[in-house]
Amino acid sequence: MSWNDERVELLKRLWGEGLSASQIATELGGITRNAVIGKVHRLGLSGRVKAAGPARPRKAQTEAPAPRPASRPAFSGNTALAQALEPVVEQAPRPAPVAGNVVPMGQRCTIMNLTEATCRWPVGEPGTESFYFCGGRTVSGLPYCTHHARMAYQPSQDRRRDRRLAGIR
DNA sequence: CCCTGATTCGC
DNA sequence: GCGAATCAGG
Repeated sequence: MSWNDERVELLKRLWGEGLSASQIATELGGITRNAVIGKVHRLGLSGRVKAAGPARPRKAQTEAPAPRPASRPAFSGNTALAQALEPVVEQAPRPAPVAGNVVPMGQRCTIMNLTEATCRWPVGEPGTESFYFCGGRTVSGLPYCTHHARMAYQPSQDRRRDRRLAGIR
């Protein structure tokens, strides 16, 4: 797989939202977390608030002497942070699989249809006819799709409105 | 052990 | 430019 514009854009977005490299990798599909990290660095948006450790020398991979002048740029974070946080605040959430409290019919799941790869975000009153699970594709080991994972694991505050609308509990 | 990102370097 | 292998750490 290659890095077309869409994939790069999605990478930037997810990275900016704080998803891990492996999660982004599985979400993009057909790619490893190493690829994601590599791309992230090449794009220059690495180092999310991390104290740059003491430049690790690293031994030769094969046997090459590799004469390096012991001098590297090494981002110290903020460049990328600014880029990631500045632009999108919460405008159009893209063609998100789940918008607000509505989940496409074809995607909805009953308890029977749930698998490891389907979002288990409950919608509606359990036991009632209208109840269903989101059914979107899950992120990495998580039980939710990206949309609902963000709701479930809200790092900061102020998101209660969304949770209510989504029909949690 | 599971995971995280960071770095190097053969391709 | 890409990403596996590796490193360093949580």
